[in-house]
Amino acid sequence: MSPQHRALATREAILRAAAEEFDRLGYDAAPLSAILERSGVTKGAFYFHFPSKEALASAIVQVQDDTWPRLTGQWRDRGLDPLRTLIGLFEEAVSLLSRDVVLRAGVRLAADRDVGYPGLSSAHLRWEKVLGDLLLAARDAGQLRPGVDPEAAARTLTSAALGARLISSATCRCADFPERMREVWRLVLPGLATDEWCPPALEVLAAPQEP
Amino acid sequence: MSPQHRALATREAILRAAAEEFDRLGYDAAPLSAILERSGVTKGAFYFHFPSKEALASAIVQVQDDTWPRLTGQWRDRGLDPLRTLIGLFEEAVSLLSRDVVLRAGVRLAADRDVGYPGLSSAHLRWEKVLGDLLLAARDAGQLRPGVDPEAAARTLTSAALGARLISSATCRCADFPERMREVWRLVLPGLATDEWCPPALEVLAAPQEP
DNA sequence: TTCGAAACATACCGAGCGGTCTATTTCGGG
DNA sequence: CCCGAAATAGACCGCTCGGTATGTTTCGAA
Repeated sequence: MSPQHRALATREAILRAAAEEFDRLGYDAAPLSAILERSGVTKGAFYFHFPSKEALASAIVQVQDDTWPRLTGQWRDRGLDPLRTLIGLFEEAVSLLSRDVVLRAGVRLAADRDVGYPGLSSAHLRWEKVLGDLLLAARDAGQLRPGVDPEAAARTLTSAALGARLISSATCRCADFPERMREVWRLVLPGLATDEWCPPALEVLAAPQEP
Repeated sequence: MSPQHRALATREAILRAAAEEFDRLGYDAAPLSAILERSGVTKGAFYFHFPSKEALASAIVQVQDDTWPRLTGQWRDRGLDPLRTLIGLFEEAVSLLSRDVVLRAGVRLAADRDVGYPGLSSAHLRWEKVLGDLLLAARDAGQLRPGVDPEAAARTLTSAALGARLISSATCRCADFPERMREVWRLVLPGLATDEWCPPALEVLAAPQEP
């Protein structure tokens, strides 16, 4: 009934070990040998499961590529007001990243691949778009302070999230990433939302999303 | 009077070419061969001026290490109020980075070296400290909105600056870095400073610092 | 029990890297 | 003119990397 139990276990071991190495060092700086050593798998076994190091990285990137649209859709479907949707979505994404090495590694690998530049990828443009749309909706709903530029705010929030993730990732493997992002919100929200919408929006930060 | 005119010129050419390569690709991903090709200098000539690739990187890092304390001192000595000092210092540092490839490369190299992690280095801890001190002084001067945590604000601003720099660096070689940071300030300041101090602080952003 | 495929192990290859070495040439100032 | 610093040229070394080729073990089904 389980002809590939062994195989699936080793494949998973490879993925986890690779994620941990890629998360710390990035694609180029993480030698395949380190991944093999960490996972306790030999080269032969590895190339039975994956055709190349690149394919291994792609598999990890894929996990992350699938996660964000699904998460965004879930939060849209809850029918909350734009501001609460925005903050809640952010909060859950951050929480996931802080706990899941594979997601973190996927984000970094996507960045390493898109441009040679550290930290960011085309995914950030997608995030900027998602945030921008939600902030536009929030403005139309009267949640935004007059004079606030939704697109500029989206850019700033994306930058802050990127920076916070990098710092948190390098210092404590993203353990304090959620707390750092809460600090961001507490500082930014008063300049972003009207006095009426500020407190209820901050409430979302108090309640953890996952059971 | 100029026994090493030629030597100094080639040394400078090497530094510039290296800075451009390091800025785009980072230390490891920038092969020495590309630096040599770009600078039009042969291997032999290079190793006459620098003992190693690592030493070349150190020279570039050094430029940046010397710049920041000097700049900070200059702004302290102007005797402005803490908030204006903070924003002005930030603004000029950002402006310098957006124009000087060597500075940018130095920042990236310092990051690549300190931890294997992209974008940040121990320099960011120093920036957090500088910002934190200035924000504490601003609070004591009654410039900060009550309830604002100066240290948390310093962390958030550092994150936003880091993220903005990376995005700007990857998309347009930091050309729009100053504009992005101004967007950050416009969004953050209302939640940071009192209504009384907000407008004068924003004035600093309107006036360019360098003649 | 046997057989074949799935799974694992190891030795090896070629390429690119930073760096060394040596021989030779350019060029400016005393 | 000439001497030594500055620069060129290219062969070469050791290393590590990703990837391959080949051999060996495990294990379920007939």
